Amino acid sequence: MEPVNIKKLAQLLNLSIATVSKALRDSYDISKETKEKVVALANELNYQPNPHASSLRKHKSKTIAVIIPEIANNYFTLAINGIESVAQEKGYHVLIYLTHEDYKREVAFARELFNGRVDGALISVAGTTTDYTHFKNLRDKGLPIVFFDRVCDEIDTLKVTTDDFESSYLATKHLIGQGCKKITHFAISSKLSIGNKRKRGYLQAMADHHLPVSDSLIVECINDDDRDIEMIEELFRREKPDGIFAAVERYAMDGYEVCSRLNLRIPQDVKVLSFSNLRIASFLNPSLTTITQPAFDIGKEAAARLLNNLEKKHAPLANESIVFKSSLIQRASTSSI
Amino acid sequence: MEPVNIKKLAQLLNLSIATVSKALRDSYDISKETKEKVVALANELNYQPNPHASSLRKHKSKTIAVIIPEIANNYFTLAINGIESVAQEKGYHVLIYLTHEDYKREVAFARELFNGRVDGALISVAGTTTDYTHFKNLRDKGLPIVFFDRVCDEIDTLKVTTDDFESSYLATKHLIGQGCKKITHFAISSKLSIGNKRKRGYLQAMADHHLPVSDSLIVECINDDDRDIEMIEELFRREKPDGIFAAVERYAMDGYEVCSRLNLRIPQDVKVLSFSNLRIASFLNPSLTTITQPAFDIGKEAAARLLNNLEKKHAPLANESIVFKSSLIQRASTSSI
DNA sequence: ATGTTTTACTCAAACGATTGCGCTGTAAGC
DNA sequence: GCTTACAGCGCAATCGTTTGAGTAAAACAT
Repeated sequence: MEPVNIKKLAQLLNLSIATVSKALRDSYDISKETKEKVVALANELNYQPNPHASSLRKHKSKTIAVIIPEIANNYFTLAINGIESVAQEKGYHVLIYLTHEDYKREVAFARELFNGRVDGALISVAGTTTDYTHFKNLRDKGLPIVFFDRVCDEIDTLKVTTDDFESSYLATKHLIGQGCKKITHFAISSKLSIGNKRKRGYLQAMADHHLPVSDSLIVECINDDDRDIEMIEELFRREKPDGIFAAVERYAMDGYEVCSRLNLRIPQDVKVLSFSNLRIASFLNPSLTTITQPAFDIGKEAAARLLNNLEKKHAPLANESIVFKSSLIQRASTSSI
Repeated sequence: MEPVNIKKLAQLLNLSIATVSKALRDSYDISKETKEKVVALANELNYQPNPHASSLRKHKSKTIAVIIPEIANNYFTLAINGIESVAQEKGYHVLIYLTHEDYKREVAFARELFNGRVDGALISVAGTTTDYTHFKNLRDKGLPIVFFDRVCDEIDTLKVTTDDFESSYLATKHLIGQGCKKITHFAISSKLSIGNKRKRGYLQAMADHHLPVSDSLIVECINDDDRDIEMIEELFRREKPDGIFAAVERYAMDGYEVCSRLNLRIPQDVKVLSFSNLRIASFLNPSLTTITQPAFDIGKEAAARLLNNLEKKHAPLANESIVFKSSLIQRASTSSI
């Protein structure tokens, strides 16, 4: 309970507070002997500098914020793993904020970050967000931001994504190649650039193969399983599609559920392909053909870039896009016959 | 970039810093009119108090740490969801630390928490941890700790768990009821109290049903898929079991993998049951019978208790155990025939 | 011997907010 | 008309650390 702070160290060593501080920070104008004595005692007493005092003084918190829509999601989980691994390595602390796809919470979080609690932020935008001034404000205040996965194109900063258009195109093409004629798309919010890209990839592939598309073939899911399943079921009764291209894993599972309810066989009656980072996609019944993103690497890269920028703070983060390639892994859910 | 701090507010309002501070904190000796003016300007300028300054002064950080072994795990993901929900509600911030089951990192994290960065911690112990002095030190320094899931019995504080012994007993009994005679157990570190309880539940059920058990039927997995699968495969070749009781989901999936490699059919040749919080356990091939824990509620309860204790700090957290009930959900992986 | 540099410290002012105490002026009490 | 009370606000210390500027002594140069 008794505080072991720099003052106490100074007292015990008969040195000034300044000397102790400089010794610990390995300043060049403290003698080697003094440094050793100071460090020895600090270790002995398990001295840990008070982060608030030092953050206050230095205007650096050695902390970053991660703002994401949800955490019960393999993609974000893997990304956090990547983020945490580089944070840990570089001695940074990671604060987690979950928006639950809610714009209001996102705004509230952004406001909180104005005050120096964190040195930078890694953000994946909420599905209900349409206005980006809360992020713009952060940016204007000079807080380094890196967007990943669900990026915000309107803000000039680093973005780390996957080749969403290309892989969606590829995915749709794969379904078509397996014999699908009427493919539905379970989309994420078209307000999100990532949602748009995935949808456009799908639309383009359909068009290129002269397959008709219409809005009635697209469900914009909302991350509420009950309601999503309802909408999907309705679409199935109405359109009787023979293929599903899901923009996220969760919706693919909703698709499985609906097929099961409607007694449709996968892949005989309906083929399913989804963006997914589920480690056990191969153990699903049937095993799920996926577009898998290098989520861990994405998180790692985003964090590494951010921290790198924080260390040598000169330039603000460039308005650059880093694009990772995702890969199509074919499994039973899209096999022909 | 220009800092909008309490000083600037004071200047603009022609008031002293003290008055502004007190007005914002709704102190009783500031007039209503002044308060209103202060609050109005603060909102207009989007003033956010510097958390480091106030933490330094108040010795409170409004931040808690969550130390867990891993995050790519549905249990912990759900628990974090629960934790974050109450933290958000009560205005707390959540720092995440992943030990990756590594004792050394756990010790390092614990040391970091000595310095007031956080007001309290929620901990789930790493599998390789055998010595608990790093946590004892925290406790002795007066830092409130709540253990959840993988608790540390040797430390007097609040623990939130599930009825591990009972549900393991039940699980094993279920397998036996479905016709299994030779059940293997994929265990987590026996150094963990939770590992022990699950193992004991299994052993007790086997004993009560007069089935022989031996160490050769138990694999203590280590969270490294390749090596775990190797060990499991070896056990299968050696023992030819007809049932698997996995202490965590991941090992069950390793079991699926091994069965697939050895051309063993589930559930005809081998029945599988596992602790798991996989939302889509029912879509596995075959669907997996699970013991499912109320992970979200566990996280929520643990966090609520911790924060509650932080608010009215008088008494240290009682050495109490809160036990949640988990439920057995029967699916195809254990069906007879 | 005097002047200059180097070495190894210490001083004290920040950083931004909080808070006990004290000061002022007005209103109430007698 | 005097004291007393109290509302409303400011002063200044404090939290623990960092850091530029200052200083005294030792080392070196002239």
